[in-house]
Amino acid sequence: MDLIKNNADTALTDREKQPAHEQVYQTLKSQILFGDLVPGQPVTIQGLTDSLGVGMTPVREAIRRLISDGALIFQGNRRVSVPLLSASDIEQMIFARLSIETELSRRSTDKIPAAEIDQLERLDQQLDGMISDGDVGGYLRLNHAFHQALYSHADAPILVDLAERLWLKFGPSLRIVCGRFGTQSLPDRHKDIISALRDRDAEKVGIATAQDIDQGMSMMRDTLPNP
Amino acid sequence: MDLIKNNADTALTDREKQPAHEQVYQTLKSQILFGDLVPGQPVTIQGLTDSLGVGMTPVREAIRRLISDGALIFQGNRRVSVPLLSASDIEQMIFARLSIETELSRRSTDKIPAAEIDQLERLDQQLDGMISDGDVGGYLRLNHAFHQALYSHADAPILVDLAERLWLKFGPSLRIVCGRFGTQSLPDRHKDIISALRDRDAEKVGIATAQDIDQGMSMMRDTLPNP
DNA sequence: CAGGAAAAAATTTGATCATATTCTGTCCGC
DNA sequence: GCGGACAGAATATGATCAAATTTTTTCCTG
Repeated sequence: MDLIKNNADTALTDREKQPAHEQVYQTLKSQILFGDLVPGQPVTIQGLTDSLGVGMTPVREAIRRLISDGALIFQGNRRVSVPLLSASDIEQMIFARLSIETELSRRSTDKIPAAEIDQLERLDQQLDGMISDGDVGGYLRLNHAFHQALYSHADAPILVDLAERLWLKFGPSLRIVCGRFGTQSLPDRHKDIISALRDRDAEKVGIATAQDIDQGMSMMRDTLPNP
Repeated sequence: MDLIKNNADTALTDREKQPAHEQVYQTLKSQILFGDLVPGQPVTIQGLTDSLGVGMTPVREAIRRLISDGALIFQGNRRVSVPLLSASDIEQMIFARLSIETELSRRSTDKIPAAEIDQLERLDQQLDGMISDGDVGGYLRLNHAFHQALYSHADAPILVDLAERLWLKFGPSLRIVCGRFGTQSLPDRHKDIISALRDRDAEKVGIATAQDIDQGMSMMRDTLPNP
């Protein structure tokens, strides 16, 4: 619908001046990450040109990028859809996330300024609000923002990029799980992470992150149907 | 130049029937992986439309995918070029490759059939030929084929995908290193990998893979200028 | 005569291209 | 050295063609 909204990450950049294909990409990325698109749902180019009000070239480019990200899959017969995860997929992602993201959180431990730790804590408090309100979309957004903010201090853009790629893959499925279970049983080891950050104990930060990841991903593995 | 060539992976699929943007993507991917493109070199859309003989839409889509892969970078002011790696980039990739690819090789150990191990050995023999001939391009191609073939038996497409993404990033830089040092000092722990595979000793396969990776990447780190 | 399968037409969607517009970087004159 | 015009390249649109899915029609069988 509205292209200019819903990316709080790029702080002050002129959104209007962004090229259209970039805006389409960011819009779709948000919709995928935060579960506005259902797994298995087909994504059509012409549907997007209509709903987003841009030509087909920007849409095509955005879709190609998202396919490359693994956020969308090309179904052979020129159909594009949101991926459905198999048990094996989830198991692989657990391994990859544990490898990459625990390292990212360890690396952030020494470098993150105290003020940013406070910022993380505020994020986590908002996140608790979302959980008690049962706002799944808000939970997904803030959970992503929390991890992103933490990892951004690791000074490791390539690893962050790999992590982001993984998040794009399991975003839609995570939404389903949350929708099924409600927000109550959602993982939140964030308080452990924050206190370990305050202690500047990289090992403990890594362990807490691993628990957070493992908890969330295991829930996905046990909930989703195995195709 | 020639679109139909140079992908030995997709075995029998009709190459002619592939859409043009896919062919352009594969072509550029090969050129990047095997160092036909120099880091820092600008990549222009119109230059590619001329040299590949296709319209600009397929070229644009292929470029977007490759940017998403990290194989090309968008330099802000509408310029696209082959990335130049910093020391930090390489260090991150060492970590990521060690995490992902050693796991892939460990997972392959139990599953790879004996006949395929023989096939790997043949690949490695050809690779030795390339090294003694001083054929850098051939070395890069066969080295990639060797790892790809090994990992393909791990039954872990998501991890393979992450690994491929990393290879695309360091391909051009690896070419530079090889060009500077010649092929003599190139890493080849493949014989250790093969004998460990024959023993079905996953741990040893992982260690040999780690040594192979560490050797190659360390050479890159020590050779490239730090920008 | 009814039900269903196969074939054919129609519609929807994707792929490519040619063209117009906008932006960036450069070069020349002041 | 600075400012404006120019050239070149990238972005975006709409038109056109091809492919695939869906719907309709037809024909055969029970």
